[in-house]
Amino acid sequence: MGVKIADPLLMREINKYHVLETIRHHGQISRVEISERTLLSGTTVSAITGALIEEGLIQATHTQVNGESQRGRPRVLLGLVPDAAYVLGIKISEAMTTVTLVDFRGESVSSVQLPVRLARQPAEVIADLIEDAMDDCVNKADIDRKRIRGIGIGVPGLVDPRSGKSYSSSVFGEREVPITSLLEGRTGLPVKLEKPANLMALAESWFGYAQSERSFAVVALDQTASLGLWVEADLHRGASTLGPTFGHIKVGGAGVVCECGQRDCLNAYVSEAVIRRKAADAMGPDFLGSAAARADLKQALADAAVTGNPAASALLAELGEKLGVGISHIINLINPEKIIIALESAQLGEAMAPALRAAAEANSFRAHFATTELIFHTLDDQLWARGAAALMLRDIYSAPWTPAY
Amino acid sequence: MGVKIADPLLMREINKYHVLETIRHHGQISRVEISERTLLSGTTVSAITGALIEEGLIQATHTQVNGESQRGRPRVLLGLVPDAAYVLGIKISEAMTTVTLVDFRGESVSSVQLPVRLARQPAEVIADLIEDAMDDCVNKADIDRKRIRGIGIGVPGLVDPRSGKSYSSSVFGEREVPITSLLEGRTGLPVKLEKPANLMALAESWFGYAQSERSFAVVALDQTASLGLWVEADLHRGASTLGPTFGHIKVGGAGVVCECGQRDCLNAYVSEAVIRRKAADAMGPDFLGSAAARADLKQALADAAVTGNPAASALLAELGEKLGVGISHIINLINPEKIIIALESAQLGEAMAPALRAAAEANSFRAHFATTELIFHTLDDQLWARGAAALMLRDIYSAPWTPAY
DNA sequence: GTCTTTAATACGGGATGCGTAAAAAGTAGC
DNA sequence: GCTACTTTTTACGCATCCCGTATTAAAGAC
Repeated sequence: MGVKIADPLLMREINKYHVLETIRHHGQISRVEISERTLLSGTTVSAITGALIEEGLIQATHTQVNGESQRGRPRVLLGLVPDAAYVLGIKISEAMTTVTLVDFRGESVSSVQLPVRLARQPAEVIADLIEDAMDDCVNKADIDRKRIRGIGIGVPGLVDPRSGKSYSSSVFGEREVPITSLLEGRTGLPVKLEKPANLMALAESWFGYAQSERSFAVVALDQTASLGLWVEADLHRGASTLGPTFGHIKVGGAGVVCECGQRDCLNAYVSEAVIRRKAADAMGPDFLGSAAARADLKQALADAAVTGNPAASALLAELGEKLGVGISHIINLINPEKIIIALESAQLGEAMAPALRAAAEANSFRAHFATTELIFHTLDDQLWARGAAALMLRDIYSAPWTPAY
Repeated sequence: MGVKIADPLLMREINKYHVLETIRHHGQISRVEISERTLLSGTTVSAITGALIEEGLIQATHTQVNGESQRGRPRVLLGLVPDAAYVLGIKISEAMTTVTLVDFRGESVSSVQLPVRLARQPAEVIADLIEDAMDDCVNKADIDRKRIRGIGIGVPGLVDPRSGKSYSSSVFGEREVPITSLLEGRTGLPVKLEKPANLMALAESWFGYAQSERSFAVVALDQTASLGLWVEADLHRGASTLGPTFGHIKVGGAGVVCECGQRDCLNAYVSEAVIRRKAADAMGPDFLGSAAARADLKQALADAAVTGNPAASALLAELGEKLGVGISHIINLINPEKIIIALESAQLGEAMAPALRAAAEANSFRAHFATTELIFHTLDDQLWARGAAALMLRDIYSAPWTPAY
């Protein structure tokens, strides 16, 4: 069915949602303009904004002289109340754990980064770590803890948002970690879990390049390649609720065996471990030991490529080519309006882009390639963490017409 | 946004839609049961069914003794009025053109099949052909022509539902044929165009194996391989509105060049032309000339395989394997609840299934493969044509909450 | 023929959105 | 500084919708 039975209360909720979304999107907006944009009558907009003010979600900020005429009663601009709610966004990865406190508008209030290398740690240890970081983050911001409404968290590896469990993640020692219930138990707050690529997708949809797209994809290249898919105005999770698999999609090639046992998986060409091995061969024995490569391998390769190292260029071009083949599958099957390739640095994008675009074009149907825009976006820890927060914010803004997930 | 602003009229329309859908789905159903299933109050259901009866869309059929008790006032069963509307569904393919007249319930009323081989015919000739077939079909049924509300049509090749044009289809001589406006001009009826796989998807969703799925895919193997994708309760058309490309997805292999110029496209292994060439090599020179092979090549191969011909078995197994690889991409990226493989015969399914399943499993991520069900469905001209009709019926039943496409 | 049971329909209450009219809140001009 | 004007915002009345309860309708049970 897709849509709930309608009754007057739902009607009001739907319109309230539209008004709140309009305000969120525009930051500061007058009642008249809300009315124009939503097509709701002025009367209704007044009633709804009145209720929202009552609830403490929005407030009158200042008045604005109207458009051109400069005459008549000035419009009162309405905006979200920043501290109507706070949400914590957490990003865990092998090299860095980031905690960000986000206000009701989605703006970052404070942030804590832990440059701790995690690999196969006991879940309890990581939970301790996160708990401390959250405390720091909240203390720094000096806000009322009661206003924190929940936690969104992104964990690398296989993640099931429905059960809230993380499976065989490289950061955890255990194979299966009920990360949400672990954190819920410690904090008493609702916790939502997603895979990083889905958080990126959420972030792009709320704050980034995809604010009004019906369908787009985010390809993230971190330890492995992963994919977040946004279809029909929502994350696509598929039948398993695990979200799309991108790292194990087949990209052709020499039949290289992936660690999953299958052949020619994308990850068999682009995962961090594989790149490390190839870099050792191609760049000489000293490269891996260099400070730059130890800090960020791909970044070091990109720097080398930019400064004219042919081996580094060739390696990154191969990376781009394999990613491009994988992306061609997305273009052929889904043909989203945009595919956002999230990378750690702009140099990396420059080094990979030509080969990636060429491979994508060479392997996808022309009409589809022409309508899907490829965008390179420097991956930003803050944005990512804000995506995690948006995961929880979504619940507060919840679209009322679809039955609960 | 995705959903319209709500007002009382929309509210009523939404609930009306739900009631009508419930009646359509159940065939015969009492007001009480509608109320239970939709969660609308009895009062509202009475009001809505009253209006629907007024409009002539539904009618009281007969009364039913209530559930167990056999006591009390019997329930009046409501059902769709079959001749509230009629729709024509047309399927054009190279070997056969089918026209089906479908009533408001989606039941086929009459059908005409033209076993005419079409290849690069002028559009006007085909339009003449179709017009005659439609006339025959309507005359056979002896209904009021004024009740025909529209035409849904499926044409092989590249098809743009938005512009209503067919591009480089094997049946048309011209590269670009504005098929909808051509037929609209001749009949004065609204015409909607889709690619066959999308019509199959629509048929499966309305009448077939996917009546309550949120997401599923239909893989059709006709002259070429094609794909219809159903995501979030609607056909997924993508940014180009052309729908997914399946025939040109890359499935690995020996680097065989496809007619599109790229390498290792699925079609380079499974299209009718390719199979014909391979069958000539593998089955000996007489095979292609045989009556069975001339009538239906793949069917002839399947028959041979079933009776123990190893060359035919091997050929079909290779077909299945390549399709399986293509399907693994669907599983990995979309992970729909079901993938329905529409084939021309059950024998063909038997001959290809093992290799197809094996290849799909070997190339897709385990958790995703486990949650996506593979179903073989014998492709049925009638069902296909009913799908074409459903394309138009959808408009009559139109879901009111989404803005017009 | 009356009683019991269940289905379907009026009726009143509550909530919503819309259009119009009135009030509010500024600017422009003198 | 006051008045006229313009535009925003709110108040009021009306129409529509859904829901819960009471009432009527239509059967079988006795």
